[in-house]
Amino acid sequence: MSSALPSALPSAPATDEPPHEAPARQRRKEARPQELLDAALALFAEKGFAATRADEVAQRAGVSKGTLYLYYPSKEELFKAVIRQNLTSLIAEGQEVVAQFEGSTSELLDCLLTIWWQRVGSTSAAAIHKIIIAEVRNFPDLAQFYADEVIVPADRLFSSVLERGISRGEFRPVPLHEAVHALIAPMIFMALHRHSIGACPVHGGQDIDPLNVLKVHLDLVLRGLQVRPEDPK
Amino acid sequence: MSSALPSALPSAPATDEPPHEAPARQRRKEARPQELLDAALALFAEKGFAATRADEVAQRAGVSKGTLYLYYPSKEELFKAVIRQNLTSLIAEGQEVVAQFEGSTSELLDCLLTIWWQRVGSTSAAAIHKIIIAEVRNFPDLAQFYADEVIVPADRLFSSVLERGISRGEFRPVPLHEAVHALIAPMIFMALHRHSIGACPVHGGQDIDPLNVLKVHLDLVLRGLQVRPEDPK
Amino acid sequence: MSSALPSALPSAPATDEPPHEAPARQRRKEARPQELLDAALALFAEKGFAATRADEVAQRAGVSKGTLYLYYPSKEELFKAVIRQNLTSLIAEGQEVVAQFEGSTSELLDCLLTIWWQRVGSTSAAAIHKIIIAEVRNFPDLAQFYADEVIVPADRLFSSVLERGISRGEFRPVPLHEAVHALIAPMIFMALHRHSIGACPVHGGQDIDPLNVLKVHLDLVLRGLQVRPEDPK
Amino acid sequence: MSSALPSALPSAPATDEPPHEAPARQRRKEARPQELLDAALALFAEKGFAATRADEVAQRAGVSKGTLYLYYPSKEELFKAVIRQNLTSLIAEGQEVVAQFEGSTSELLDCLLTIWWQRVGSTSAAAIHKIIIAEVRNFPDLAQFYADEVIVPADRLFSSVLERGISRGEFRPVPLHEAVHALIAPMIFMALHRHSIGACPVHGGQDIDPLNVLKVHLDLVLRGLQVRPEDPK
DNA sequence: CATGAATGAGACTTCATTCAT
DNA sequence: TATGAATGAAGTCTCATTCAT
Repeated sequence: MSSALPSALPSAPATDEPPHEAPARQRRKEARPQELLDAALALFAEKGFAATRADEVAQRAGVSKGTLYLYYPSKEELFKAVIRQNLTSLIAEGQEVVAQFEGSTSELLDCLLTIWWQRVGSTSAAAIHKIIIAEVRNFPDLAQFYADEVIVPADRLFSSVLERGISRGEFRPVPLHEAVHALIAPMIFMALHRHSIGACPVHGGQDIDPLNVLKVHLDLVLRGLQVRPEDPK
Repeated sequence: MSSALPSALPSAPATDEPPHEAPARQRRKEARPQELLDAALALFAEKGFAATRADEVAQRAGVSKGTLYLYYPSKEELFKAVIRQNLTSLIAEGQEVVAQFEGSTSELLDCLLTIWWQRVGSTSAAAIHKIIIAEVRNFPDLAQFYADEVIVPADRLFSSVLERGISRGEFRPVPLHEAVHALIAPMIFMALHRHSIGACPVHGGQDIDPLNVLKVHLDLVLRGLQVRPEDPK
Repeated sequence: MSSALPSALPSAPATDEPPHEAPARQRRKEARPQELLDAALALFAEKGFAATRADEVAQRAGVSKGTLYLYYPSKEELFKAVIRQNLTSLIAEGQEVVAQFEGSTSELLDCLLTIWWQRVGSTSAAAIHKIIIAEVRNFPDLAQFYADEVIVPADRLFSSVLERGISRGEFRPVPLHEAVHALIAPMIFMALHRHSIGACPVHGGQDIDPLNVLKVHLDLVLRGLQVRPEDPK
Repeated sequence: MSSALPSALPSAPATDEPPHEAPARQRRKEARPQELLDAALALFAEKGFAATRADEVAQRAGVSKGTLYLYYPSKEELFKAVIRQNLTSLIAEGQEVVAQFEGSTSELLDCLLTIWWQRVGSTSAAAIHKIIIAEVRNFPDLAQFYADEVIVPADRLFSSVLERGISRGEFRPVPLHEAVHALIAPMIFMALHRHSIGACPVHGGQDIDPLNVLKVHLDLVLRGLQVRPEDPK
């Protein structure tokens, strides 16, 4: 089994708001692909890939259905473009944060996860995880793409942080990949939840606050990682 | 936001193997529902709910399309029946384990999660989580059904275990729902992974062992929960 | 164009009530065809031919679907049997009334139409007209049957009554077939109405009383038929 | 029971001839609705509503099944559009005739019924009555629609004419709705007949001439309506 | 005779994709 | 480049009919 890992930080903040305001006609042509990708992400997030209709995407982007096919030869290629645009090149930023960070490793983890939540988990980019999980098996070539572009780099990033903590004597030695998994899964899982049951009008469930979960989760895991006095050296 | 939670323990081990031997046109009213549920779970796990065609399910169960509708009035009801069979009836079993357990609460958690992995996480029943996460927004009835049948009971079960640990002085006081989330999310996330990227032939990822992840995860979280000498009383 | 005419008096009073009480097992076999035909008439009256499902008919007759096909080789044959059973041999009774009647011809017409309404128009036998009108084009051999068994005899019957009135000096001379049409159409049309719009929960229409319509209709037509003092002899 | 009433005068003569020349895949947005409505009316008239398949209609109009749904969201809406086109918009025309008419009320009735026969009764629009009578119970939406769009306005129209005759001293006072029924039923019944038995190759029936029936019918009913010298004032 | 489980053709409707303009 | 009318394959579900028991 390959390690299950998160994605990263979208450079474009990926607001939940559609554009819907038609800008000046000039340079409209250059903007088209971006507008289409934004519309597609928003709709894929809401309904998934298969259930999103091509002309909904076109309509939301303010063009006709035919125009969509002028830019992307099929709905599947559009989907791949959305993935690429939103996930590729987002790990670097995290690596930079790590490289420049000077505080304790616990603080660094807190910082990374908080940023991730603000930039991905709480935006519609988070829905990409949902889509990947749900539909990657129906689009096999996406799997390798996603592994190379997202899973492996993200795993490396968080592993390096744990190593930093261990080598500085802050953390116990733990199996890296497994610990990264435990560290990251609750975050992603919460992001998934926001785009599934959490988006449905369901009665009776316990409402929980994401930032609160983040706090409790970090508290638990950092305590679990930290070296205790009674631990054998 | 409602809490995102796990499921339960299927009594029927839910093998991944389909029957595939078509027993010719024959009356087998007793066996049919089970065969159909098995076929449905296998296909839903592979392709998701919407992408699975009703007559694929029928064919895999060795019957015609019409026969499927003799037993389940719609594809959605078929899915609900799959959920009921694989998840609902198993929460009770977990509650019994909790009621009868006599060891430490750490051991109880280890026991529950290990059983869950054996009975759900490692079987195709795990795919139900994937399907719910991916498609519940397109089938609003399912949201309430799933919340009532799975999320709420499971949350109650694990919350009661944490309370047991806290009231016996084994665990620190922690916010229950948030802690349950942190406890359970990595397990479910691993299950999701098995049915998405993990099921694709991807090269280069770090292969990890689920049971190992479970061990490390429990080690981390139990340490994080346990009362330390230096904690204020 | 052939003349459009009504049917007649069903020998079996054709109650709207289904049997539904299972009689003693003995001689059940002989009763089956009749029970099936009754059930079929009731359902065809309600929903028409195409929209009536074979197992509804069977269920209403208290047998299984297979048994229905034991007696009638197809739904279409069942339909034909229903028509035949309910229309054949129903005119004779009317002819007898005419032969024995001793009062004025106006009274005779009043009598005939009133009886018709009681025995056909107000019962589910009336629905046969609806069914014939609706579906005869999809079952071409019924057309000749209906013309021979119903239209022609009924036309003859009423024509003979008009002739009686004319020859006795009660009525003006009028074209027989056309006058019969004018005489009968409102009755049948009212019967049709009872089984279509009249059976729907529609708001805003003027509710009218069938017997009142009958009265007004007869009043109008008899006045129109009767010889007036100023008419040329 | 609601009153059973007629329809109205189609401005488009609604020929029975289909186009049948398929003009190849070509954009003809303007003409399409009319072509589809014509095809639908012709097929509905022949086979009824339920028995007409959507792609038959499309094929007859020279387009693909999908195109039909581009213009009408369901078969039922298509039928409503047929009704609207052929009946609804024509009551107004009748009202105008009434408003502007200057002769006797007997002549006015003669005029209205003659026009109705020319514009509806003798065209395929007449089949709409057959369809409504036969199938309205299976499509409850249609009942209210038809009552609102056709029955109520037509009843109002003819009632107003009778009132005119009564208030001008030409007609006896009669119950309006019942008299309207008696006035109209033979016309509609003749129209129904043309699309059921009358459309079948039947031997031996008395062939009658619709216009002759109309004449005799009017003669009878107008005599019945007219005030006689001996009537009490 | 009787049953009712099973079948499978066929209905309506949707939607990704094409292409004439 | 942009449009949107048109296509037709594919999906869910129904129901007349069959047949092993």
